[in-house]
Amino acid sequence: MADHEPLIAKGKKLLIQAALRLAVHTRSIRALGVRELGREAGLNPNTFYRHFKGMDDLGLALIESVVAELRQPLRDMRRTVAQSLAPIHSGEEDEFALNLKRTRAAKKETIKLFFDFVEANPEAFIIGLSELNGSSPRLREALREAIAGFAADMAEDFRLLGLTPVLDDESVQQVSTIIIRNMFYMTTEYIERPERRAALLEAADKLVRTLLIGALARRVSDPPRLLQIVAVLGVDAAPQDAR
Amino acid sequence: MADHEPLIAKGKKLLIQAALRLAVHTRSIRALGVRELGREAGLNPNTFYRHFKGMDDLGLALIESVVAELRQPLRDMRRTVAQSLAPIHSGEEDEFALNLKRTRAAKKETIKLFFDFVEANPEAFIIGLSELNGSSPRLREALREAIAGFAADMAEDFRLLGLTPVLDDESVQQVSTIIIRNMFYMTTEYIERPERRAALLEAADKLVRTLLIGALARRVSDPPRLLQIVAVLGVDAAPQDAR
DNA sequence: CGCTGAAGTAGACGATTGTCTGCAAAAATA
DNA sequence: TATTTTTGCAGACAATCGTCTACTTCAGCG
Repeated sequence: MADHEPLIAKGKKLLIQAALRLAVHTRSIRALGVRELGREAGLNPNTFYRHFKGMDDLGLALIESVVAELRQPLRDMRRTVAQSLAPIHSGEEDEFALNLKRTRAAKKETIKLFFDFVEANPEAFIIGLSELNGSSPRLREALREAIAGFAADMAEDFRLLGLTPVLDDESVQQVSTIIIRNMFYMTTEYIERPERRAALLEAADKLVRTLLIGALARRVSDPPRLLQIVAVLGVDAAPQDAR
Repeated sequence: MADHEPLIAKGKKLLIQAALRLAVHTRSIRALGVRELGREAGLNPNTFYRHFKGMDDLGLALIESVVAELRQPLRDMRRTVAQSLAPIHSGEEDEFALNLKRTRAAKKETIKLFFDFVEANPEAFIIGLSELNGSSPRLREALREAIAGFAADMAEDFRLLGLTPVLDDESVQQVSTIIIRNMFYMTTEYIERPERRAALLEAADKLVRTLLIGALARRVSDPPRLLQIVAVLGVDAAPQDAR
């Protein structure tokens, strides 16, 4: 039986990569030409039809490939952050306060790493964002599902950080969705306007803190704990040294 | 002197409206064909060149036209809401609590009216969103400016609702930007999936409340006031009757 | 009335497009 | 090694595209 296909057929991969390069400029996969694509891939135009039924088909393959390439690194990235945060445990603080501080620490680092990742893979985000409101319903749907998947990952992280008991699952899910969605929206500007990157990082950070405070505050009734939340998440120290 | 031009030359308007109809399906103004456009407008293909230098040019005109058509109604809408809210003033409450309640009341109504407006002008939002990450840098820029304008309007409203003293201008601006951005991105789903509309309205409402709580809480230090904020904005009564 | 400039029409140019059929090379399978 | 399937190339089809030049219609204004 045809067991181990060595991956995707060589030409198929070449075409997908060519599409990735070209669609950055056209901002539409559907608008790519079969010959244009073949030219860029160094292949005969008609080879396209050996692998894909149409541009939508290629688009789905491209999305699938990119998502597979992105999701795992992003997971690893956050896991690394979580581990590096474990040894914070210091003394007799109550558990919730500890979790708050871990969340605060994880947040900032995760955001930075995420945008580093964006900087390293700009095409994926540019194309993803255009296709999210692009001409093909199937691609739009696929993108939405992919983003929902990222949001689910982030929700899982929040639970692992210990926010779950005070924040119900539904709220965690909603907050994660909002954060992921807005981070994605920011990527275009982050890529295209390097001079605004610092401001964007700060805006993302502020958004996350504001959302978390708002979501947590709604679920907490006693004043001292409320003050604690605001105190920990309310103001982030300037990015310089700790003192 | 050539004083009152009767508006835009007839053919120009026809072409813009034709583009509005066609671009809803292609989700790209640039991808429109000159002949296709002429056909839809009932004009000769070449008439296009009498009014526009290229598709980008038409796109800018289209955006300008649509924005002019949208911004004023949206302003009026919010002004109406604000006025209908004035007589709330009841007795000896402190001013801040009053403003909080007015904000809460305005929020819900504004959101509903906004999405009613989306439902009535779906093409404008569909095209705007696609072109926001579309192929033309000039159109992207124009759209971003337009959205920033809407956000500025909303920030102005927040100030008028009396949130300014406790919330600094910068935060108001940022919160407004986030809200507007997310509402715009929700419009596609609102248009395409009628069965999800109720859920989207609730999600929008929750987003606004969460953001406001988070932003306000960060600027308030005394516990009773904090509790007040959460109490007023934290949970919205079910949409049924008041009791 | 006659003029002038704008708006719209007609036809044609070369270039590019998607898709089809047929054939050659290459890889996998037996 | 022989055979079968996959992968790639070549050529041709009609259709569409953007853009140009030249001509007609029309509105406004003296």
